[in-house]
Parts: sequence; C-alpha cells; structure tokens
Amino acid sequence: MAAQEPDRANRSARRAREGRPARAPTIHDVAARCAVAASTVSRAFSHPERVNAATRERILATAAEMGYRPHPLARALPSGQTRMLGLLVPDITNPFFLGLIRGAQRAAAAAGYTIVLADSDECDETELTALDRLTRAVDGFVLASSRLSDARLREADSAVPLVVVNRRVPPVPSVLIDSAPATKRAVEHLASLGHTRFAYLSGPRASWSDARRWRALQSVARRGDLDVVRLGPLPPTVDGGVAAADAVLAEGVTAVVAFNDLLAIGVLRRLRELGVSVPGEVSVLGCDDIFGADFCDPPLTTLAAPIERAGRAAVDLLLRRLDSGPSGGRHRDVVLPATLTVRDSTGPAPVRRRDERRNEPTQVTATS
Amino acid sequence: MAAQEPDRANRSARRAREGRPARAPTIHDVAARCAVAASTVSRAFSHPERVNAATRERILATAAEMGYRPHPLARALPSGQTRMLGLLVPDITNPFFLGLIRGAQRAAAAAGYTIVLADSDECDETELTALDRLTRAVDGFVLASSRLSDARLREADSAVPLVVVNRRVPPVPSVLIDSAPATKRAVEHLASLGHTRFAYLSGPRASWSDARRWRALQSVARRGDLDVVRLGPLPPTVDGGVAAADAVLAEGVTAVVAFNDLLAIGVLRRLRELGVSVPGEVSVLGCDDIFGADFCDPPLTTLAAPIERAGRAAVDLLLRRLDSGPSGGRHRDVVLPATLTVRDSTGPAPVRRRDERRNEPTQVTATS
DNA sequence: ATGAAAGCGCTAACAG
DNA sequence: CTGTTAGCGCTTTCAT
Repeated sequence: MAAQEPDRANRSARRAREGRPARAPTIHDVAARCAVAASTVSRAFSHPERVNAATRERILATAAEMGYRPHPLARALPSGQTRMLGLLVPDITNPFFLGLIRGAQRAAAAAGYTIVLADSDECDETELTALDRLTRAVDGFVLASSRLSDARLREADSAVPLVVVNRRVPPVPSVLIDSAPATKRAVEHLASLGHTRFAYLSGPRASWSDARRWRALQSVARRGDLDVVRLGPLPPTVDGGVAAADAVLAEGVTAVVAFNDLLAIGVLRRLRELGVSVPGEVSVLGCDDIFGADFCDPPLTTLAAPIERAGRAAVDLLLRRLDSGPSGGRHRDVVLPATLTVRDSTGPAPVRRRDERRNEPTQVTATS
Repeated sequence: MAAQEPDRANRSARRAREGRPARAPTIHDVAARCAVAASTVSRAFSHPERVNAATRERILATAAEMGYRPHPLARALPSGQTRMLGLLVPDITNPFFLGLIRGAQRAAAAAGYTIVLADSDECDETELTALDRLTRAVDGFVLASSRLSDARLREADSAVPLVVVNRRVPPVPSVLIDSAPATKRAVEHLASLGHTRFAYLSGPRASWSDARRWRALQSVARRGDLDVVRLGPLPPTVDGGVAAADAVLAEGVTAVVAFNDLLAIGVLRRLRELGVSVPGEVSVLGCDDIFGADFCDPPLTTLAAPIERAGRAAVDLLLRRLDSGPSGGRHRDVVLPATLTVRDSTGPAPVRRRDERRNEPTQVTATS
C-alpha cells in the first residue's frame, strides 16, 4: 500500500497477487493527480477543444508522465467506434492478396485505423464465421474476392458497413479491377502472334473476376474468329496450374490464358518438366502481375492489376463511408483498369498444326 | 415502437433516428425473452456447465433465433481477455512474412483467436507506436524480426506477453530459425564446388538473423581457409539486391551468399541484365526459400526456413504462455533449423582468376 | 469550462 | 443452479 491513490489500493493489491507489476493507469488515476473530474480527462483526449488550454496541457503532461494510454476497447464500448477494420481474404498465402493487404494496411494506418486480418480459406462457411465473429469488433469490413452469395453480402452489409473488392453487388460499394479491356488487348496480342486456338484456365467457381474475364475472352474471341476452350474450375494456385498443364496440352492449343499468375506459373513449371518450350510451343498468359511474375522463367506476360492501389482504395472507400453517416456515400464504385504487360512467356504460334501435337504421346520426363 | 421489449423502446427509437435498422440484441434482450437473469445468459455462453441443461438449451435456442451474438469488446472489458493476438512484422510486402502470417493466422484461428496485423515499415519508431496502440487491445504479441532494442523488448514484455521470432532476448520466449548449421553446409557446398572467395550481402543492421548468419559464415570460412567479404547493410528487398550486384562483381568473388532470397533474386536479375551467367560465372545463394525461390531463373539454391511452422509455433507459444498464468511457461525457446536446398543458382567456380574479371569494364547492357 | 451521473454489453463475485 | 450487485475504462448528456 505504497504510493497509490487510496481508493485504488485494494485493486492494485489484487493486481500484485495476480503477478503483473502494476495496473495500467486509467483516466481516474490521471484525474486524481490533476484534481479534476475523470470526464475532463476524457475530454482532454477526445475533444481537446472543449477543455481549457491550461488544464488540458496539465492533464496531457501528467498523463504522459504517468504513462497513461487510452484503452481502445473501453473507448469503443460507449462510442461504438473501434477504429478497427476487418479485412477478409480467401487465402493469405496467395501473393495477390499480399499487395492488397499492404495497400489496405497502409491506408488504414494513415487514418489511425488498425487492420484485423482473416483468412476464409476459400470457403464460404469459414468466411461467414469470420465475418460473424468480427462484426462487432470492427467498424467495417473489406471483403476481398468474397465467396459469399450476393444475398448474404447484402445481408451482412446491413449489419456492418462493407466494401467488396473484385465483386459487384449493389448497393455495396466495390473496388473493381477491370481486366476486360486488358483481356481484349491480350487476345489481340495473341492473335497478332498467329494464335488461333487457345485455352482459358478458370479459377474458383464463385469468382466474379473469373466469370467476367471468361465473358470478355469469349466475346473477343468470337469477333476475331478464334477458338477458346475453358478448362476448370481450378484452385487458383501453383499446384492447380501444374495439374492443369497436361489438360492444356491435350487440348492441342498454342496458347493458354490463366485466371491468375499462380496458375500460369504452375503451368510454366509443368511445361518445363515436360520439356515443352514456352513460348516456343505454347504461349502462357497470366493475370495480376504478382510478386514473382517478373522473375519466373520465362518472365510472365500478364494482365497487371493495380493491387496495392485497390487495397488502398477499398479502405479509403470504407472510411469515407464510415464518416459520412450510415447511409452516406453509398455505392460509389471505383474501378481500376488492369494493363497488359508483355514479357517473355508469349511468342509467335508454332508453325506445325495442332493435330500433329495432339496425337503425340505425352512424354513425362519427371525432373524434380 | 413495435415488437420490442418495453424498457428498450426508447433506445431503439434513437437507433432508428440514427439510420441503422435495429440495435443488435444483447444479453438482456435474450434474458427478458427467456425470463431469466442476464447473468444466466452470460453463463450459458461463457460457462455452459454452470447452467442447468434445460435452461441452457432454451437460452441458446432463443439467442440463436434472435440472432444474438456476444459482443467481443464488451466481453473483453470485464474479463481482460480480448482473444486477439497482435502480429508485428517489419514489412508485409516481404514474402517471407507471408508464410509467417499464414502460420500464425492458422494457429490463432484454430484456438479461436484473431490476428491483428501491423506493419512496422522496417522502422523502430513505427513499431513502437503500433505496439503502443495495440497493447491494450490484444492479449499478446508476436513480434517478428523486431527492430527494437533488447531493453525496449523486455520493457514491452512486462506490459503484455510477447513472443519474438528471429530474435533472442531472454526472458522473452522466442522462435528461432537457426540457419547456422545450414550456413555451414552451404559454405561446404560452395567450397566443394571450388569457390574460395565469396561475398556476404548483409541485411538490416538491427537484424538478429543477419548477425548470426554472418558470424556462422565467418567462422566456417576461417576454418576452411576461405575469403569472405561482407557487403551492406542492405535493405532486404529485390531492389536492394539489384543495387548490390555491381558491388559484388567489383569484389571479384565467384559466389554470393545473400541475407535473404529477395536480395538474391535482385542479384540474379541484375546479373542477367549485365549478361553475367549464373552459376557459370557467379554462384548465388539465398536464404528462406520464399515463394518464388523455386521458379525464378535460375531456381535459387537457398537455406530453406520452415517459415509457416515458425508462425504457428510462435502463436502456440504465446497461447501456452497466456493460459499458463502471468509467469508460467516462460522462456521455452523453440528453435527450428533451416536446411540447405540446392537448386540451380550454384555451380562450379569458374576457372579464370578473379584479377582478370576485376579489371574488366563493367558493361551495363540496360535491358528493361 | 467542468463535474456528476448514467450507461456501453458483458463478467464475476456473492448470496440465496 | 440462478438472481443481485458491482464494476471493466471510457464517453456523454445534463447541470452548474
């Protein structure tokens, strides 16, 4: 019972018994030391302008000296503001989301917000659970490549402000990376290289981007009198690409467009194993321009997405929505265009006819 | 003022004015509906065994029906448990941390905990700020590759339970990826290929792993009568490696060991630009085996670190520490060994002497 | 400009 | 087993 406010002595005794050095100072401790009411200390931090300058300085100084820190959770309860933002991604491991996370985290930090990250494991149930568990703990969510149905998303949005990325489900505001124009250019690129028949490796069934890209691909192909086959759906991973490569070969196409770079890299890897030259025999085109796309072998031609900007935009949108009141700033989608980045994985179509290749035995030269 | 508990009507009226549909049901709403006390509802969720089975079922059912969800923050205040864990990394963008984040998140989710992610931007001040801001909001922290001083870490640890990764600062529990044995093997590997003089590209000055690796390298080199020069410190990024490549060449070494794969990949890239063959003229060795190390060109020989396991271990350690009381389970370090993974970026040392190379003009063939 | 008092939603003794 | 009563640390009317 040494130097401690008398009315707090018992508590700090309990603390001591529990093992930790000393209870962190609260608003009351500061108030006592300054001989003001707790509410004044509170104001000094939350509404500095509503407090006499002199008292404010005195309070702030003592607080600093005592090592007082506002308790964010205690603050969140009455105010209803947690200053935390939930970020849900299907797979943290996917480097695509790495850029997104980074952008989001940067934007959030800049605004004094904290990011709570959760991984839905590409599974709608897990996503729902995470959403549920976090709903009360955050001021809003950024849902990236959500696997949830439109209905569920709308429902969730009515419980807590949402921003979706790579998804369009009005009236929920969204950040879209539009790869349609770039897809068009990619097909033109392929066509100009003499490719007439190619495959599309599709991603997760519930992916909005996948559906959109496939549609773009089809419509462009039709106009250009090209042949596209769709393979999949595939898990959007390197392994998914490895597994799909043989099917690609079996289709006898001269070019593949993959749902994402991971898939494309997987294809690249398997093709090398099989001794199939890229782009000599098959051209490969990815999407996203993730970390690694520029230094894989060969460097990947891809539809570069402004991922980090998307993350930043999503958080900005959410923040704007948060402080514009419950219904303000609704449904102002931001769409960011992807751009075709040509590297070395695409090249002129081989001269021999596909029928020849189709009948060749698939020679597997297991290397690794 | 429709179907609502009478004593809550005024509140829901306020709610309505504020715009959101309806206040989320609380423990009291459920209690009223079930004609029990609020504390019983609380127990039904927190200590189910202390409640009569029948009542419990009834409560749980009504709660579910009403869409009641415990408010994590409100729950955290009296209990002092937030079920959140802070994860601080120097740079989210660095794929090394990707694996760590993933492992941590998986382990946390499995235990019903949530990960709060923060990025310190390779800066000790930012790290401290993040630590400060989050301290009250989480039950504990995992600090990965912290840039903070030992003293600061110990201090922080006394305020909130910590686990450090890639750092050793007793009595704070740590998860260490020990690359020393693998480093030894790497040098032997290099020596057996005829390399006698090589460079070490060091990472951030405050990095524990860097210091440790350098020491291991030196001691092994000394015993083998090899020459090692240390270059750096360098930012542990691809760009850092790009920038360092010329210095490596200027040193006239036949092999480079990099602090991490990012640096190594940067070196690879620059070397290709310069038309220097890897491993023909220079062998390159990375560390970590991050995403991309196996598909870059050439695939990187590296000291593979069990990153994801490290993340998992860190959270497990933290969790164990949390529920073993304030002082229990202290200082049980986990050390995970890295392993040498030989791929194609290392090969026999070139035959010509380094003096010849040293005097050649550095031919820059800017490609990209 | 400041103080007093009433919560925010939930947990945790303590009685019964 | 369940109800009552205090808070957790902070914000926010409402007075003064």
